[in-house]
Amino acid sequence: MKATMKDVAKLAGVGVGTVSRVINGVRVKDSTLKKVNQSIQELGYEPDIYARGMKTNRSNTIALIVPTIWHPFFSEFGFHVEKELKALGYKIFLCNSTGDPAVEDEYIQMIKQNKVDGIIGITYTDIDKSVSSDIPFVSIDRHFTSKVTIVAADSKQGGEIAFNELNKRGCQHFAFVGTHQDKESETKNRRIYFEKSARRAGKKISILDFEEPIIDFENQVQKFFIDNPTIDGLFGINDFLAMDVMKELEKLGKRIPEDIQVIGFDGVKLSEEREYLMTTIRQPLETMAKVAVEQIMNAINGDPIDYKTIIPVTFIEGSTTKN
Amino acid sequence: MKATMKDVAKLAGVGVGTVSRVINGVRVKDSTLKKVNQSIQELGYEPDIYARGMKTNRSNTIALIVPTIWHPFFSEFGFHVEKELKALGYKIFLCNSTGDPAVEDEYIQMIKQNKVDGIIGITYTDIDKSVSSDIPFVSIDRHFTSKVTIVAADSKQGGEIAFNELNKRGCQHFAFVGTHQDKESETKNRRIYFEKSARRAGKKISILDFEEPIIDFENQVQKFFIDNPTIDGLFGINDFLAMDVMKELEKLGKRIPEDIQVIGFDGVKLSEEREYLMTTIRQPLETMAKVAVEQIMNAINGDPIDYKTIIPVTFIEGSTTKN
DNA sequence: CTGAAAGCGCTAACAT
DNA sequence: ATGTTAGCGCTTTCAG
Repeated sequence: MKATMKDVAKLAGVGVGTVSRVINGVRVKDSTLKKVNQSIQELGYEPDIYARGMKTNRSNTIALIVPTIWHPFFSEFGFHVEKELKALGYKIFLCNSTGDPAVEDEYIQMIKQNKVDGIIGITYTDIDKSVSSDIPFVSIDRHFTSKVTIVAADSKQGGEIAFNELNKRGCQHFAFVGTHQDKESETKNRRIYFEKSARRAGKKISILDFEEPIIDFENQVQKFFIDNPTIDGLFGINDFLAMDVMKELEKLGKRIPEDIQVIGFDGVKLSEEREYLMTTIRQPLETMAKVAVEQIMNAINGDPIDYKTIIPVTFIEGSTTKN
Repeated sequence: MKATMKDVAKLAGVGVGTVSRVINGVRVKDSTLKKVNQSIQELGYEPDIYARGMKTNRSNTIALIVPTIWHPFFSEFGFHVEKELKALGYKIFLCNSTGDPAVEDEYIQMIKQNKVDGIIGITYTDIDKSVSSDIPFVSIDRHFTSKVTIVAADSKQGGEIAFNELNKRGCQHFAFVGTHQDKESETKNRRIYFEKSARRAGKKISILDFEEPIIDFENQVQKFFIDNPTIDGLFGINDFLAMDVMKELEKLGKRIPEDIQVIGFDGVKLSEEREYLMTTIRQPLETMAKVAVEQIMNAINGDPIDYKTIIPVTFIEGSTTKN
């Protein structure tokens, strides 16, 4: 049978309150501290966090909601979030929403029933409607109408950098390839400010912005580049899409970076020790995770929070641009 | 204030026991069922899983321990495990051990304190010593001395297939590049049976098996291929290592698959909808996840379990072999 | 079929 | 500084 606080108290010859104090680091007399600790050792006592939760109404658990942990962008983010939270003594429920609102609702219900202290989520549905306003929620990238805290990489800056770096490398005809949904998200600024920068510089620019879900990707991409044969600088809304486009470019006999230079977005790596896949704008996922955790902690503790944190991105030079 | 079972009982004019029965799907009179459900609706009542856990000593939570969720092999596995578990009403604690025994111990402690019902783990330390024998543990790939359940892909078959496929494609001088630790793991069979198959067929074979951690990888790989210039068929212990070797091969001016054909292991994909990176032996991660979950459920429910399940692998043809 | 009541192991308020 | 005690919200006998 597992030892309880009562057992420890009896063995140490003290009251349960004193054991509780020891467990929670409240000052007690040195001699009693010694006695209690010894009894804890002797019995192999482990506190029951559920019982504690009953009293405190806290679980020290955060739910991490991502579309799919399989994708390296989310798995890297998840890795960092878990690391930060663990250091603070928090556990993390992994939730793969698959972008399905019904699934998200199930998770929300689970969260309500399990005393989950807060949510860190990357989601593009109107999840804010189901999550009651009293549970702290930090959203990545996506804006919500209500007062949900948002943390995001600086997509505006990213779009501008992408243009500048391509421009610096001699590109004359710029292109953007992306995808979007109707939701308000920081992501959109990648296209907007890339385009703005090009126009401001008086450069030619062509846009291929898919509405999700994408249909007939191959043909549309090929047609786009056949219709615009002078394109020599491409900015993709994320690394994977940029890679998919490059594959089509290859089929068209275009060489990279000789004929077309390509910059992606995200700075995805396939694991901590691997390299970036291409020239890209890196999202500072580790910092974003840190800030997200910081904000959720502030919210949990009733401290003031920043409703919006935008974090600078960095340019990563790879093999898909010249120089 | 959140509604409790008592509130529901009062509103419905029944006892709390009856509400509990309704929640748990125990038969009650139709008329009372209706009353209770209506009160639940009206109050927006959500059961408190912690309170339930206090009584039942169950949390419906499983801990998933992986070295790092960042790596696509583990993140794909985690994705599938979470999906299976969710369908059964289980939650999942994400644990990144980073391969550090000290970190694993912290997780074990957390697990003991949080009524975690079982562990699914990919770990190469002697974790079995810390985890008390009464908590169900399913291990992936790694053998333990004690009676821990193990689920693994068929590395023996994988090694044989790798040889056969390279042989079929005309290779004459075979090579294996891998890494290993001293722990007993299914993984080792990849080398053993690849080598065995080659010897049995009377083919020349060279082995480069690194002890972890790897030092001076580049030089050692280059030296290996310079010393063995006739190698024309390579089997890598996993996809990423195979890719790293290919990079060195490129530096040596070797073309793939023209000069050297390469087969990896794992069948890593960067997300559900993406393609395999190379010719490879795919581990059936989805099936492995299913079996792992099945076994853990059996263990939790006290049903008989299989102490060892080896699951067939499949050959995936990619661009790093001829044909 | 259902109400009443006894805890599960802990924390926190109240005494001393 | 520390012992005592009242619950937290639920499940589960035990009666009826």
